[in-house]
Amino acid sequence: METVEHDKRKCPTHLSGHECTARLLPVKDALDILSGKWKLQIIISLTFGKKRFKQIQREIPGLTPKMLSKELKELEINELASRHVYDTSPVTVEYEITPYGKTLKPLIEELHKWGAKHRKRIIARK
Amino acid sequence: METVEHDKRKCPTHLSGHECTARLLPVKDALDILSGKWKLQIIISLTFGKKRFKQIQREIPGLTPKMLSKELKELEINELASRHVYDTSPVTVEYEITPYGKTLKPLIEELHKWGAKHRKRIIARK
DNA sequence: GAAATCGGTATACTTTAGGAAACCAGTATA
DNA sequence: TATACTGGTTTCCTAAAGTATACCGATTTC
Repeated sequence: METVEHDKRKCPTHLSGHECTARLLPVKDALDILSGKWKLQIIISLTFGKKRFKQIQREIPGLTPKMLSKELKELEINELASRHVYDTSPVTVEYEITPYGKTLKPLIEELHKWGAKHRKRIIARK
Repeated sequence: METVEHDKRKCPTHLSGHECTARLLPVKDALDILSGKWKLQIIISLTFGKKRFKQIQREIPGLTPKMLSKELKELEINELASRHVYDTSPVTVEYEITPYGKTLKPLIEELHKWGAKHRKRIIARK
């Protein structure tokens, strides 16, 4: 029953090295995009329409400008949100979810579905 | 730790309080379960069969006993994995994914799908 | 003239996630 | 007798994540 080979220590024994990388890395990539306290709240907020900096901040309670700035930059780098500057005074800046950002929808939906079931379960257990 | 509490925060203006809670909290709950460096690797490892403590540790490179212990406890609390102790000597402990834990599969699959596309995109852009 | 708005930045701090190493008792192996 | 395995715990540490607060110049409103 215990047929653990010693030369396969880098990956789970049931997976080859290639299979292991192929399975774990993308999941980790996706999680990197979504994890953290604010990223998803911002993304979800943007799925409801273009928003200005302070507007996002007002909508998400507790979110400091420093964090918002940092997260928006990361969303931009990953092409999930875009930043548009209009030459008004004072300057107007709008953030918008990109078409690519919208491809997150099924994933977020799945998170929502599972999370909702889980929440019901936890509450029922108390 | 991963307790589900009622959140009285204000919500984005475009959503009613109820809609906001309904939308954001479950997503956060799901993410709490999956985020972190080791949780998903452990879950995925367990989907391939029962495992013993040291066996999991050997399969996932870099995973320290402290982290493994902590993560397994959380998985147990959330009823995603179960712990079975057998009265052998030395004691045998087996961890197994629960039926409930298996319900994470579609979500993990979605993370994998999106992550794989994202990975291709990033690599292609370089 | 004072206050508030815009889109942020700078600095300093606390909190959390995670890592390294040592250690435990009981048993088996060399 | 010495070593290694079992399933973990304990302590100390660092790096990253996140918080708090003040500030900026330009402009609009009270």
